[in-house]
Amino acid sequence: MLLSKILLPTLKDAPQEAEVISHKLMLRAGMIRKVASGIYTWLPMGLKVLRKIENIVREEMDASGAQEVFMPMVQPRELWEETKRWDKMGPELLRIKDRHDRDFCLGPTHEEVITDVIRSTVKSYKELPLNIYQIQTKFRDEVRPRYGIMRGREFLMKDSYSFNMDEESLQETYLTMRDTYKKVLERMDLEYKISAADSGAIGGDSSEEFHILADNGEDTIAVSDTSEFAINTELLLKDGEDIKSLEGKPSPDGKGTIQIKKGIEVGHIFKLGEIYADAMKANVLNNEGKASTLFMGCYGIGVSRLVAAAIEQNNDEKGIIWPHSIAPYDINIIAIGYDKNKEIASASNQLYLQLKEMGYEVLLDDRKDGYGTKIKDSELIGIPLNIIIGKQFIENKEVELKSRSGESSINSIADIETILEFFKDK
RNA sequence: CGGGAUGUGGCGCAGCUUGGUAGCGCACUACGCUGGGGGUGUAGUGGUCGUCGGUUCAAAUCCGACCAUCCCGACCA
Repeated sequence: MLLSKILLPTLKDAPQEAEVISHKLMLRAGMIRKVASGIYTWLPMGLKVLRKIENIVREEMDASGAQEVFMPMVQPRELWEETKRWDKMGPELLRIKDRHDRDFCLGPTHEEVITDVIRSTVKSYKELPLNIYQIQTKFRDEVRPRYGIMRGREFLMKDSYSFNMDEESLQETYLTMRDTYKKVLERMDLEYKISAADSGAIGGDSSEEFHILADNGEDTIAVSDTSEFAINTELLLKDGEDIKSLEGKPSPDGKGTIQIKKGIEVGHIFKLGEIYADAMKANVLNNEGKASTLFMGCYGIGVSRLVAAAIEQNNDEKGIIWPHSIAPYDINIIAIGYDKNKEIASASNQLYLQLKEMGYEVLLDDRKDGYGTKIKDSELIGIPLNIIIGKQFIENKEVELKSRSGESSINSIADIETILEFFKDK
């Protein structure tokens, strides 16, 4: 992609409305624009990252044996009446009417819809277990949207629902999902914790949250300083106790002492058991030919929230430092004097095509700006590798390689091998 | 919903106390110089000062209502 063509409105100053670093940087890097409180348009650079994360999630879900579907965002009241949630849920459930005055809501989650699909299509235990997922826009009319994309009202989420014959099978799927989420976060190079959690409005037996560790996190978790153990502090506090008092106490798992960390909840997995299947009469025939209520699990991961969380964990005073697996582009070719110097222009064009042919996603900064402007933009949007073609190219056919993380070297432009070295261990 | 704050060109801000018809930096347009850390010269474009109403000869400025946005709290996969 040519920088002169892309819609990339970078900003020197962050708009006043932005408070946390990820919000500021997403606005400054031209990734998003606000449409209304908690509702955003994703611009090309932001969408690139969103899609990268979405694809990692999709690949790992597919690898786990889950199957992708796509459910509607608009859902009829009747389904929500079945589980009593039409009345139970507050104004965060955005209710709307169609032209015939029939009630609908914008889906904040999809247990009702998927359970309706499964009960009408699956009749025998032989078809189970099933794990069905979708990657879709959710709407929750949050009391207070904040921190930009981090807590929006409209957001992109991967949600999956498993249907199992019994508790043991559910446990198996649950652990598979737990493992899948670990793989997703590891591929994104994010530091995270899995903590025991309250199952909240979704209900069910037990649940665990996946937290990205970051100072701006909205959740407070207690982690052991010596073991893997972590727990949401909500579950640890007795009445009247404050969070500070937990620090230094013995960890509930008996290993080490408690440390308090801030985390961004990006994933939540639940064992729902029979509650939804029971309410909606979702049964199949078991091997004795008798109706048997399904056991369900549900597993959510916030795709758009992961974009913000990744930035919270990977930035410096210059801008974003994308983990390579989710960077919008791999390489930025900074051509100094592209519009004036034919040698530079043709060498840049050639390198650009060559790298693209090799399968890299490449930007070419062909704009009529100086080096300062170009490198500042590149550092702001966090491209992992810059290849600078300028004076040294004219003098002796050399380019500078400069990574976002700090390393740099001078190489012959013919030495593509060295350029690619950079990506070897990524 | 309770508490706090903000709203002046795309972004950051000044002007408001003490009313007199809108300004600065960046960005943007044209041309030139420059071309390895947001360079520079000249000439330009762009704003019903959040909205509506009131006071006044006159309102960005004073008064009222409303709207929007942000922060803290309560709430929340």
